[in-house]
Amino acid sequence: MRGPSVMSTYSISDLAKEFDITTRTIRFYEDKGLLSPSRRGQTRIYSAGDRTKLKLILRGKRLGFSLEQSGEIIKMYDPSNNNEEQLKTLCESIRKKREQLKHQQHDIEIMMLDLQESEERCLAAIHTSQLVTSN
Amino acid sequence: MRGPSVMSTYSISDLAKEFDITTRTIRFYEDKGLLSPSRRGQTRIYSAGDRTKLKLILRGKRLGFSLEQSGEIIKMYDPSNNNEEQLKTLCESIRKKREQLKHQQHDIEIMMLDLQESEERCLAAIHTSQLVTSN
DNA sequence: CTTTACCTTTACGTTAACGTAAAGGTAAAG
DNA sequence: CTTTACCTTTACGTTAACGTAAAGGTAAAG
Repeated sequence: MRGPSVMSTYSISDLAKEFDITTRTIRFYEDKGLLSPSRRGQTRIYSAGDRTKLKLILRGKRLGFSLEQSGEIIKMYDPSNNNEEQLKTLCESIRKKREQLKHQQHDIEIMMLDLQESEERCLAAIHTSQLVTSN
Repeated sequence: MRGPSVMSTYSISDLAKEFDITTRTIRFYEDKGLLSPSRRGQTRIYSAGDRTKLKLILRGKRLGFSLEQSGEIIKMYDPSNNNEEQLKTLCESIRKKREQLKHQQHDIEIMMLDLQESEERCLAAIHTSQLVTSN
């Protein structure tokens, strides 16, 4: 049972523990159509692919994506769309998502720079307050 | 009335139009303590500083921050905390937020690379389907 | 055969972030 | 003096993303 990332199938609580979420959350994602694990009887069995999808969802969450958006991201990873029309639409949505990510990257960079300045000002203020205190 | 970004005060609808949000949203942020515009009678008057805070909130939203988190970000920008203890706490929270942003940056980079690959596969699939179609 | 540790479904509850009336005030234009 | 275009507060409604019981099934351990 050690090294869950080496196993090829997972129970719901395996994944819950690995990613520090509740089983309720995982079932909720299934309800929303983001996961569809196989079953042994009633019990859900998750494949490596399911685990990857879950990782994508959680990464999306960290980036502020809704579950619906993460669902779209997941679709972008599999080439199951055969129809050429669908392929073009998919390609377009990938392009758009990349644009959005670029924008986010830009937002983060600005915020990082701003916070760097704030940190410096804050450190300077601490320094000053220590000077004052030592008087 | 032209060039709202040059004005030094703004009405609530000025800001709503500029940032493409509703006045309700702006009042909601005030309710949550993120903005505190001055008033002429009942009517709210927003300063350049208020506008900047609003921009910070909206940028936070694009990065998936909650309003509470954006509130913390705002506090990181002003050095109004005099107490040395508070300054140190502030400095720490700035450092942590920068760490989080770094993580987000990393997530975005991976997702960008993955999507780049997906786009290429998708384009290749389109190419293939066109070859098939042309037979 | 009972405890323990999992698993299941169903269903109501909760929080964040607003949306959407309703009901009324003000100030300039025609 | 009535439109028009703003502004206000109050208050109930809505959606996403789960949390939290409740009620029950299963399988291995002691």
